[in-house]
Amino acid sequence: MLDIRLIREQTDFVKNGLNRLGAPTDIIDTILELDRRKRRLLTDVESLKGERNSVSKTIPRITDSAERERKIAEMRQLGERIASLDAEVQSVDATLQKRMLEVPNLPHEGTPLGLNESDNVVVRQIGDPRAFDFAPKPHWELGEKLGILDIARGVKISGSRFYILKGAGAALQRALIAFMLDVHIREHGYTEVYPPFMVREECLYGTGNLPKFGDNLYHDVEDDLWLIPTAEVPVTNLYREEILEADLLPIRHVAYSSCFRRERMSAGRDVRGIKRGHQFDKVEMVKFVEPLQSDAELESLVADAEDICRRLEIPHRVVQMCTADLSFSAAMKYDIEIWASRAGGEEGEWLEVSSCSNFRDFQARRAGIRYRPSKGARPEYVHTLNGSGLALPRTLIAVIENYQNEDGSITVPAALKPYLNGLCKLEGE
RNA sequence: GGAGAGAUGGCUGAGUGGACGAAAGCGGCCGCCUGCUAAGCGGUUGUGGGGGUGUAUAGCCCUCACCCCGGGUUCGAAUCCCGGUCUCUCCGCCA
Repeated sequence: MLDIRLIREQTDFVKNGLNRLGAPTDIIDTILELDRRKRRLLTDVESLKGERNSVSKTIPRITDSAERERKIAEMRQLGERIASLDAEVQSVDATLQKRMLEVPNLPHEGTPLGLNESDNVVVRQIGDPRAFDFAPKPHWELGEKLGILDIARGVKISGSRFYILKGAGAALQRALIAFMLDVHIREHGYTEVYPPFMVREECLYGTGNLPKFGDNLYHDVEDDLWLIPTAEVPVTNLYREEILEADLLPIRHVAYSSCFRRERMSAGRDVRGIKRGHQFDKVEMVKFVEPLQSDAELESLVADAEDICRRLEIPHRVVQMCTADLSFSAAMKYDIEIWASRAGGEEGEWLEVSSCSNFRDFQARRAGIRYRPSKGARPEYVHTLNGSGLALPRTLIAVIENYQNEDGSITVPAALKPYLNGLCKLEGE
């Protein structure tokens, strides 16, 4: 959510930002009008309330009973006017809030201007795709053949976009999870959190998934709980409606969770293999920082995510999103893409395994996450950031496809050996 | 799931319709005093919004709302009524 005062006082600046996103700006005019109406009503109703308060205080001291009754009747009438004005304020304010929640974050001044994803900028690439001296296979073929992946039975029990990891496949994913968590905890200074996978509605408003993207979420109507699409949601909301002491910042959390997405918008896309499922696991990093630190913290967040690719010795690249490709809540965003050899008649591809974003105060304002810059100072909104470190299925794809051997076996990356009891190779039974 | 109790400021905890944004204590901050430490003394100390005055998102002034959340009763609600959420105790069940 943007600051209403910013919208009021620097309207052109705000509209300019929305223009850069390619987002409509007429909503800003709507908001300004609602805001004006609300404040006008507020001044009116508040002066009436002031009158009622002061008169009401004198009533018990009025000894003349006729006079007393007269005042009470007067106040009763005043109360009716207040009630109707209050109702009006409430309805205007509700509309205003609704509109406010629909406005995306403004792009960071460092986010490159662009019209579509072709304007994204490849910032750096580490490592080159492996040159195979045999015909490499896609992960679904390798996985099925090794008996570590069973897509058919996944579909049988839960429907399309579900799969089973079995034996060494399940172990490999578990090893990746433990490896990632350990690196972030021990080497990068994050504190592990194990959050609920179901949250209340307000948490999704906090991160910006609602109101606009509800159709990608699973919602249990009976208990009104929502399955998380990413651990970003529960972890960011950890400190909602709190005022943190400045010396607690920066807070850096890492969380493993399953994630649940309906993928309605990508029907028919990426249906092959395990690239896009309704349920997947992810290790997520979330930061709460002082505003002046957030630019630097985004860079280190990207570096922390990249470090996983580096340690796995898989080629990857960092792509900075242009204004057209920013997510709703992000001011600046980098994607980390890992190389997957793919094949089976298809080219290899860069798979998005992490999105690292600086949301500045956008989520913090929605979720009410503040801190006190110094003793006695007025609370201010923190800046929040997050990024995957990394998404499991696509990392798994990259490991399987990049580390495949001609006989269909898969070499275990050196970094994962300690997590697989020293196992060197997956060879099937 | 059944029965009961409860939710007040950073914390403890008063307050059951009228000057209560809230006693008292603790803690915090500022100052005084004491040649250390401890104690003592005085002051101060929640959040958000609106209006005014300011170059000011600095001060200052006025004002409204907030005693878990949402409704209601009343001239007036922390206090009464209804709904919700959460916590605790006992029983039941359970990984």
